[in-house]
Amino acid sequence: MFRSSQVMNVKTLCLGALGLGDKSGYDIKKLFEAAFRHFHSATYGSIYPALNQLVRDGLIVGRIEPGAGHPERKLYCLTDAGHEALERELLAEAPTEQMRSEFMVLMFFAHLLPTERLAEILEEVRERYTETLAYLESLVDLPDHTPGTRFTVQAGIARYRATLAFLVEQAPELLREHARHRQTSENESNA
Amino acid sequence: MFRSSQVMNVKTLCLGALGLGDKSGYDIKKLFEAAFRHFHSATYGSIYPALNQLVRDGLIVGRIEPGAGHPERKLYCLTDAGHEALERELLAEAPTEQMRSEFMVLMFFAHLLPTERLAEILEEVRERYTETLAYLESLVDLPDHTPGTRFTVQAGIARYRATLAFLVEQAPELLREHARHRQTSENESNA
DNA sequence: TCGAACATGTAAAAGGTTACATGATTAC
DNA sequence: GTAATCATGTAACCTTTTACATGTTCGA
Repeated sequence: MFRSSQVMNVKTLCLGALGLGDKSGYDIKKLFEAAFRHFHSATYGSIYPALNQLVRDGLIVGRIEPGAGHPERKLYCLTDAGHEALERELLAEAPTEQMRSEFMVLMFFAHLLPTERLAEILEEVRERYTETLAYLESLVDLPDHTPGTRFTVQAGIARYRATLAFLVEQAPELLREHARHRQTSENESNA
Repeated sequence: MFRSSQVMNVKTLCLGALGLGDKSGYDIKKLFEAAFRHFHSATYGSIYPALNQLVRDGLIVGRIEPGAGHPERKLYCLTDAGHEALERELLAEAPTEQMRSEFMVLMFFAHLLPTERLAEILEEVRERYTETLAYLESLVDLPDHTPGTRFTVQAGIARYRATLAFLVEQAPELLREHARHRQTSENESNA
């Protein structure tokens, strides 16, 4: 059947995407890239095998759509069993939340960086957050939103805004403290 | 040498933790559990093999500390090569940020859930966020913080606060919209 | 004496990324 | 004709989780 340890694996992602309507593997990739890249991502290397696996499991069926203005594509559609499996997945225990962040890991080790490099990184991240925020804001008023998809975009905006505000506000303090801390450590190791 | 595709893998995590001072594998796990669980996590099953790998690569050395009030443990210490490797890792390109969130993936597919279940999930997540926030707030004034570690805790607080505020504010609206959307879809499929 | 926390590890399986391989169609 | 985008896939590799295995020390 369909049981896996990680709640939100590519298979579930594909089932969910097909729950929004029939799609090709390419469509699924594009959907997440467009509407969801701030929270999750998946590559073709995992999407296509996942779809074939789901076909073997009888949870989806594929049909070939001949090319008209584009190469021929395979459109997938949930079966009854697929609908049930998806519902089971989504009704299962609410996912335990963890805001994995590579940037924060780096900041955890900030004392190992030179202050100038830290300043550069903070600036780079600030720029990237600003871009992402602008992109997310452009997404809010798109049609085709379900209440849930709009919610995720707005939640992304709230989260990026807060992180950005924190960054702008706290970066100078961090840099000051960092410089002082590095100085102190240096003196200690020279003593 | 030491090159890997993912920037923040367990090996780098271990190197970074040892950059804060000599530690056992157990210590490393506890450190991240205590100070960082909102942003990252690692299990013994990856930490111990990573440490042994790092020893083989000459980036750390281990010594056995005989048990005194506890079982005997292996303390690891960065070598010069280890220090260099860690610095190289941290100085490399700033990590591209993605706020992976299982909860948000679930919300993306919210229209496939019954409204009551959605309400339950929102409430569960709200409770868990509240707990995490309280925990993070208890961490701010701990001693042993470097400017970087304090920054990550405060950033966590900022992010959880914003997400929580968004959740409390937007949940009723989401539930209302969700119920309406489900109704509409049902009518459409009956038509 | 028994459970909780301390402490280290291995092996199998799961899950995903990266690189490679291929080909169609459109716009310049 | 050629670059970009559309479109599908495989295989090797990498990393991590899960489950198992083992033993110590302390406090109730």
